[in-house]
Amino acid sequence: MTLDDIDAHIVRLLRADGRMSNADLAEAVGLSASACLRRVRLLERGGVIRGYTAIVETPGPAERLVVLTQITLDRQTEEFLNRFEAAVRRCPEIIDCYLMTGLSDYVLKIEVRNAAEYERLHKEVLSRLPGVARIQSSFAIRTVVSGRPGPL
Amino acid sequence: MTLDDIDAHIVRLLRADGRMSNADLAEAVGLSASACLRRVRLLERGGVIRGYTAIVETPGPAERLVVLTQITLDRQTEEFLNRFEAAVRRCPEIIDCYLMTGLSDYVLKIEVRNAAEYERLHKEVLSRLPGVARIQSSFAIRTVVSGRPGPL
DNA sequence: AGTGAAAGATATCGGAC
DNA sequence: GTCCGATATCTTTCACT
Repeated sequence: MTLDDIDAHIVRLLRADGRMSNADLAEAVGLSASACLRRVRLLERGGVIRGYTAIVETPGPAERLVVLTQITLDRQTEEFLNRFEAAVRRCPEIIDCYLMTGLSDYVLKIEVRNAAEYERLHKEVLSRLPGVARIQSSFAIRTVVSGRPGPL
Repeated sequence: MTLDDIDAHIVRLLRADGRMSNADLAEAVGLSASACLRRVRLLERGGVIRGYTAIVETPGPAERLVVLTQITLDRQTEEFLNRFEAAVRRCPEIIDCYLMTGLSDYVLKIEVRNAAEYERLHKEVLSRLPGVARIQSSFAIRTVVSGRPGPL
């Protein structure tokens, strides 16, 4: 999908304020409300805008444990990668997952409520993934910043 | 600020859909629209809900480079930590920053447009931080999942 | 691609219970 | 906390360019 300048402007504004009204948005980008809304819907249906969310300081009533997990694969066929990544996408505790340079290493950022939940995740999900050679977990003592939107 | 069950429910729903209408929200949590809106405003003004944002696949027109950077400190006085973290908060390219178990290691997730921008960030920000002993950067080849909201 | 009008839905207030 | 009413604003569709 290709974005023109107006689309980029819309995306920028909606990243800055996801609850901006379509009317304000239209005025800011110099379109009529209907034309603007059509673009927003296309961006949503085209997968550029995946959704909207509230930015919350304490995501739940309970504490969160952040675990950074490095997973090394010993098999790297496309089928294994696809199955691995499909499983990752199905696991909501996995916040981020990146395929890193170097070897076939994935780095995962995982959020769970407590150590027991991580143990469950480790046993029932991570260790059962196909082609996994090694799993190495590091725990966060403290969150300095998290999930920021990045530069606008 | 203390959240009761209804507040937690509101937060959960607004994290799942930041553009949910107040009428739907009120119905879902079992309150009248006015009572619900009052709670939402209190959550916003009390800093629990910091804002709303669109979840975007390609935040800008350009590609993004994701770098995971591990920073080892050689001094760990509170003053150094505070100065380090204040600098981190001032840098919008830093998406996540965690203090990890083990040594005085911070892990940063950084998003930049290209390698040149990372080099600039490395030179002008990271390497100038106080008390830094070592900086180790790993680059992401591919993003499997990123910035998901976590389990609801 | 864009505009503009019209209908229905929503937000947001004030006040009463 | 609830409900109700009033008003302004917004969303959404439709017809048209």
